[in-house]
Amino acid sequence: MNQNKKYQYEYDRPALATDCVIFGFDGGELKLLLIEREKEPFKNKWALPGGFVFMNETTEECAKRILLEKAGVKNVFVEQLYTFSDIDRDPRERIVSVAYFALVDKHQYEVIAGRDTLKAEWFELSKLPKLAFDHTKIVKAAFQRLKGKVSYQPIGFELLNEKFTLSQLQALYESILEIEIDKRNFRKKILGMGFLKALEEKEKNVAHKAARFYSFDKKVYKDLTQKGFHFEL
Amino acid sequence: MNQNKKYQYEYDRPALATDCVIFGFDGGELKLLLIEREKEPFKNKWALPGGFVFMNETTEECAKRILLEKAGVKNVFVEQLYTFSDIDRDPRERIVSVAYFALVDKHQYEVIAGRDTLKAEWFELSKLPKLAFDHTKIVKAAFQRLKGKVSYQPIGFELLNEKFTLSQLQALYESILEIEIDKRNFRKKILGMGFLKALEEKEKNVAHKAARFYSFDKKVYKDLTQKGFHFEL
DNA sequence: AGGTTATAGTGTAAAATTAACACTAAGTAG
DNA sequence: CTACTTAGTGTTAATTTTACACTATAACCT
Repeated sequence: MNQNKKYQYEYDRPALATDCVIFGFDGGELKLLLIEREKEPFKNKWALPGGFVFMNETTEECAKRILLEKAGVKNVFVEQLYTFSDIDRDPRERIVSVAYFALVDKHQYEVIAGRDTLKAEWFELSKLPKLAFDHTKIVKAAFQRLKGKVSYQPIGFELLNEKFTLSQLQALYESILEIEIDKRNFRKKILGMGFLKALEEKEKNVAHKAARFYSFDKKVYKDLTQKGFHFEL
Repeated sequence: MNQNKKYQYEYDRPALATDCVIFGFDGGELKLLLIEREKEPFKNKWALPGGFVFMNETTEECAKRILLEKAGVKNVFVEQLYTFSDIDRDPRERIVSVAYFALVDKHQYEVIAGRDTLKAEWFELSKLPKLAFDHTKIVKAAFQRLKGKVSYQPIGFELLNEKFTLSQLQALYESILEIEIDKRNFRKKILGMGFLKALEEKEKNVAHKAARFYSFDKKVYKDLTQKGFHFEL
């Protein structure tokens, strides 16, 4: 794009882009998928995958395209986060960015990631490198949103395998909410909601009693909400 | 601006604008401030005040400028709502709009409104006229946000006079949440939080027992939150 | 002046929810 | 077969929420 010229003389409107915060979870801490920038500015720095919005796509379509093209992620939960418009947030020119966040099942993703040419890597949320642009600010906002939302919308399941154990689910909530939860109370509450389907299958090759798998029953959940049920952890 | 030509041949990026949803309350139903469009498209239709984002302002600064220039509103609570980017949301050209919502003390505002040249009018939320563009969609999103937020952030006070009675406050919550609230339980709970300052002053010229005024004590509220207190109605 | 009308203001008891807490079961590794 | 590790399960006390009805006071009306 226009390298050195002052943007004011080239355009009378800001450029529009999207950036994507991609969350993953593998049992320990919450993780973020970052890509290494290949170009200036911030060449070789870690950044959120992002790109310009085309004239024939909505910002959400753009975010999904970026997710696929730059991170190899598709068919995942995506939600608009916030629009960042600080005037100097990009040193090249005025760029307004509509940020999105995505929740991916990290295990399923490993497969897809191999096909990707860009250098992409998972980082623990508490051990992020310095990020390009205002991306640290965007990540913070995304985590706040996730933390705030996870208690009253069943979006946590998006981060887990289709089959998961209650301990995994609990660990996820503990990780996002940054609190400890009582095991018995947690199970009582979440099972009491009625949308978790107990499967026959159990864990294998674990050096302890194998835990039962559960799955999130979207149909039942939808029925419940239509009857006025309101998810709340 | 470019009237009839296809935008694709003029620009390679969407135009960026903001639209503002302005809420007010005067004891009955929640109200919305709309302005009548003076130009095509949607000439003489009611619409949210909006306008293009300049190169030297953030979208929030733009929203505040629009609020002042088009609605005569200043120094009010403003929060980013959502960014609307449907490709055909504006018939002229591709315009992405970052929507904001504002909460104003309607009584204080009456004074300011007189200075305004544009035709502006308050409408009850349930009796809105057909709006220009996708503004009905924006209004719905704004109300949803307000409804969701009012229970865990003390933003309701922004819609009331500095001095208010508990009945006014309750009516506001009932109006936003679209539920009935028990008077005694409401007062117990809200007073129990400790950030409402009881004033000496009472209502005047009411044909019944005069109610005591209260005010929202921001200092106390801030202290409380820093001590881990979490507002929740 | 006295009665009417309208809203302010107040407490208690039952029900529901949340929080605290410890042991047995089962699978793998050695 | 023993040790280790995590799964899985109920009860009780504390707290929070809900339901509910009467007296007080200011203006208005006659």
